[in-house]
Amino acid sequence: MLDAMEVPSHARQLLLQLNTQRTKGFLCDVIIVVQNALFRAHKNILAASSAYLKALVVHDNLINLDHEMVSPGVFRLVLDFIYTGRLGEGEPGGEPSLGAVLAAASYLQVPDLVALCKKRLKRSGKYCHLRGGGYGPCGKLGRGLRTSTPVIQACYGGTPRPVPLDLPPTEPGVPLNTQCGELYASVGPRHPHGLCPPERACSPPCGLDLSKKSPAGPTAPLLPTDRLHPSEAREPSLPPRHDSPPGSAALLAAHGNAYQETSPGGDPPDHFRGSPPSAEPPGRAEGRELLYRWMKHEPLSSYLDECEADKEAEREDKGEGSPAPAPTRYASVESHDLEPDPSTSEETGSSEGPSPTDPLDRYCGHLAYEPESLGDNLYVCIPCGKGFPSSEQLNAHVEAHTEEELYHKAGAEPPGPFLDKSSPGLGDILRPYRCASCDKAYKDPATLRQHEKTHWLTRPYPCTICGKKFTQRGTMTRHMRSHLGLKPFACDACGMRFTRQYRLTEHMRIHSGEKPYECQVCGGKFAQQRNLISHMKMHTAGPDGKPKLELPDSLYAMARLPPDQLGLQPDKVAELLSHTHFLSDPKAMESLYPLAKFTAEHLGLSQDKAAEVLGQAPHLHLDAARTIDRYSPT
DNA sequence: CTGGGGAGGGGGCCC
DNA sequence: CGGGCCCCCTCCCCA
Repeated sequence: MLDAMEVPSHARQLLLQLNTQRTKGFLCDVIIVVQNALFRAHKNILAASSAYLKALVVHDNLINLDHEMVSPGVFRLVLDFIYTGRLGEGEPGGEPSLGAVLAAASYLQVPDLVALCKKRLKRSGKYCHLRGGGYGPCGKLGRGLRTSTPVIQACYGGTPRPVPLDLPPTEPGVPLNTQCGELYASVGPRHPHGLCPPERACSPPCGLDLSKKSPAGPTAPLLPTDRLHPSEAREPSLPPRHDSPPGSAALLAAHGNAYQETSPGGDPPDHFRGSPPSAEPPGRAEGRELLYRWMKHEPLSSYLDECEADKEAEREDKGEGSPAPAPTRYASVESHDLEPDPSTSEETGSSEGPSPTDPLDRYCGHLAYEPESLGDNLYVCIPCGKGFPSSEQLNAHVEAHTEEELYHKAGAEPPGPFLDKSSPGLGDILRPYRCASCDKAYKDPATLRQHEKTHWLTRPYPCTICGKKFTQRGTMTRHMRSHLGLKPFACDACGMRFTRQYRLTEHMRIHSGEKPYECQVCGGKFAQQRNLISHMKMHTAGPDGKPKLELPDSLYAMARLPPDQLGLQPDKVAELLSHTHFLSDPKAMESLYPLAKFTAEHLGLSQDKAAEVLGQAPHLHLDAARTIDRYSPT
């Protein structure tokens, strides 16, 4: 038996390692959004330290804290404490008050930190009993403390309400000042209500690439960057849907998006009356902007420069002296410098760069956790030595490597025009780039490359929020939009908002009454093609779910369709027509039923190229029609 | 209760 | 990279 032995410093060393990893973003698996600051951390550590955070990280990789309860500056201290067991020495005038830290620690349910704060407050004589048996620090403690649940709680019923450890609810007050006013500068110029604070320099909105301008007119400002006075601000309301994923709901709620409770009086939500969405709390748009850029790996420097420029303008407006030099360390964010930048480690307390009290530094410094900006490329490609901040990116890179090298080393041609040497048909000329794996052909090599990614085992574009991987970056960013609750496309008629233009187009048919999709079997009309498809399934499936053999009739009907009424997916039609040689071959007639079964699955689809194909092959569908006619039920 | 239609939303994929 | 379309899943409503 081994005697029990212990290395006394083990726990300390472990924590040190974890904190170092956190500062590098290494193995961080959760993002905490606090207003306009992003923090990366490890779920395990958070869960071990805070019952409240534990409940949140179980559900999501991105959690959003109510900045009225916890300011970014305070959360930084809380996170530091969690990872170090130490509470930073407050800097006069700069650091959040101990009371605010206590409030946050209580809110987040970090008992050790609560105890530590209380101890310090008592020592300094600032801690006093409050009514109701609770304790609270005098002075700033109660500021902004309220009983509201954090925004993220709205997302899933199972999340426990934060139970303040020993703080009684206090009156709603001014939200915790998170110094975010320093970042207000970059607000959109669109203030249709004239509510943009005049002292704010309203620069154009920074490029929110994940969002789109709604084509639907003034009722649809993309993000509610329009500032309303807080007293006038109303949360936009849509009937809450409960099928949104937690993360999505969290963000929707957190961003003041349209997923709030409906107005108590049952009135139609504002946007159903066509009024513009109301403002989100100041600072949220900026935080979101940073979030977008951070997620998109966009350079933050430009945004920060804009912020700084706006601040500068503000200072000039106020007749203040020359502005402090813009933070320079962010300039490196934009470069692809792979050298680790030690100043980006917030724990280093580096004296370089802006002072820790610089709000930009204070908040955006968290963004510097972003691996690319950190330059901490821990995942190195062995063949070329290039570093990457995440295994996913390395994987994608390696994948590209092997693809290129495959072509080169094998001496094979890179994917190029594929011409059937025997007989280049029309298809080969129109679509000369053919996939080696599945024989699909494309018009240009880029599309072929894009398609070939669908055969890769590794999907190169992971969502930085939930980790889901995609073969196309565009799909990933679109997916991100759903996380962020971005619905840039608004309906002029009812205010309903959509994530995609196509959805809006579809939706508009509800208002216009247009039903362009017609069932050729029963004449039923549909506004949405997908509903025609599901309708057709009803026709083709018997009560037991098996095909009714009604299909040849349907197929015949289809063959007689004018091109613009056809509802077939192009490649399915092509495939179908490629089978129609059966129909002119009496010996193949017995194959008709399988064909019918085959087409059963694909009937009722849409549109254009199907017509095109049919138009190019009239003899085929004439043959098909004749043959099918013979087998149609009378 | 069930089937069918209407509609919102997400992912895949091609242009 | 964005737009557009297709396919699928899902929910809700109603007969």
